[in-house]
Amino acid sequence: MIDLRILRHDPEKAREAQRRRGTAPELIDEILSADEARRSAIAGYERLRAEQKTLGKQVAQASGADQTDNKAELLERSKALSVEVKRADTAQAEAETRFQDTMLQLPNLASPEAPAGGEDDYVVLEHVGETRDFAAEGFQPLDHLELGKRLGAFDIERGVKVSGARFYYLTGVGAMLELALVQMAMERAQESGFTPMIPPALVKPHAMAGTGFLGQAASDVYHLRDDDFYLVGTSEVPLAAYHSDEILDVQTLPRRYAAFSPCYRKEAGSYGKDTRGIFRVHWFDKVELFTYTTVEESYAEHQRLLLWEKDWLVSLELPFRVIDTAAGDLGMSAVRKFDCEAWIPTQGKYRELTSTSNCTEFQARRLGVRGRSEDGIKPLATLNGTACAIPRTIVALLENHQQADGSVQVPKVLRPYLQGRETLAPIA
RNA sequence: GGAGGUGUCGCAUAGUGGCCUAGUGCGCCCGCCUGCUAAGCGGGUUGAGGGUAAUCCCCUCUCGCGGGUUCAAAUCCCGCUACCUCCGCCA
Repeated sequence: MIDLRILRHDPEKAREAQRRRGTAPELIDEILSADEARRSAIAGYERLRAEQKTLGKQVAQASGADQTDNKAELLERSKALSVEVKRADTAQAEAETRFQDTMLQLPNLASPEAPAGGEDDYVVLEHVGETRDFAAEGFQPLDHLELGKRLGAFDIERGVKVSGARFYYLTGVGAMLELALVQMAMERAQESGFTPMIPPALVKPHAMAGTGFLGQAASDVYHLRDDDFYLVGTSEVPLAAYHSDEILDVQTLPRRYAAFSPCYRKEAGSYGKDTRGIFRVHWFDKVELFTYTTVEESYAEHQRLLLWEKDWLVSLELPFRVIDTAAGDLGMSAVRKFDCEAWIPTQGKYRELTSTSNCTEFQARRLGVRGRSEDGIKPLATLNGTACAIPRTIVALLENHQQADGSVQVPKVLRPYLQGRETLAPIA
């Protein structure tokens, strides 16, 4: 949710932000007129209610005295007024609901620094690391699915048999690889001041809506209709809702959390895309970084999150690039987003491995996360970033570190988490 | 899943239809007094929304949440929710 005062005082700024995302600028004017209607309804209700309270006091006083006619008259007027108050209250509630409905449709105002346009209008900020020249090394690289089969790292066929398309089992060394990555990511996050968390992956509608996932992303979210629960697509959801309806002392900021959780995504609209292997799946595990801080501090924190993500990929010896995502490809909550994309040799492309977003006050306003300082009480900023999304990290590790004999080199930093193993060898 | 009990200001509690503009104690903040500290004295201390550009001021809402009864609800009725106790079930 956006600060209404920004919309009132500088509606053109908001319309411009909408245009940068490629979304309707008219929404701003709908919100402003709904707000007008809401405020006049509130004023009408409050005037009547104040009158009712005054009258009520007179009734109470009259009841002891012997001015019985006067009391009857007061009661008469009170009764009539009571009907009017009820009507005004209903009108006010309806106007409030209409206003909220339009307001909740508005995404966060895209940063002027975020490139305008859609998915393909990103700006590449830098390249890190060297991509390997397999031709020069004298062999044809295998893709992650083939490598995974030879290593016994995952089992797609049985995943599909049991759960359907886009499901898999991590097996043997694949399962151990997940635990190693999770353990390493958690330890590093903790060293950087993040509190380790294992949050619930099933949340109530309020948490889902508050994080902005029931807007443009709603079709990607699993919903348990019988119980009105949602399966989270990222632990950003339970982490953002963790401090909902709380007022935090700004002295205690930033509050940094690192959560390990499963993630569930319908991947609606991606039919036929990345159908091979475990690159795009309906369920995966992930370690996610999350920060609560002030809006003023959020921009620097966003850079720090990006730096942590880069350091992580560097330590895994993966070649990657960093992109500044275009406004149209931002989530509803974000003002700006940076993705780290690792090189996938057999695809000849850079693919998203991590992503970090600054949501400024957007989620905090919806979830009631506020900070208390000497200046008063204000919504905080929330930021999120990927520490490690397991399947995609496994894909990148297998493909980039494969050897001519079908084995895979383990990056040095990861070896202590894999019983010191230096290579993963084919099992058959 | 079943039965019973409890939810009032940061904490503890008072409040059984109008005198509640929710009292009191503790804690906290400001001031006075004071070699220092404590005590004592005085004042302040939920949050949201509206009038406003506004931290002054005025108004409305807020006693777990949502409805209802009533001229009038912290108070009466209904539903929900959280917690506590017991029973059942389960990893």
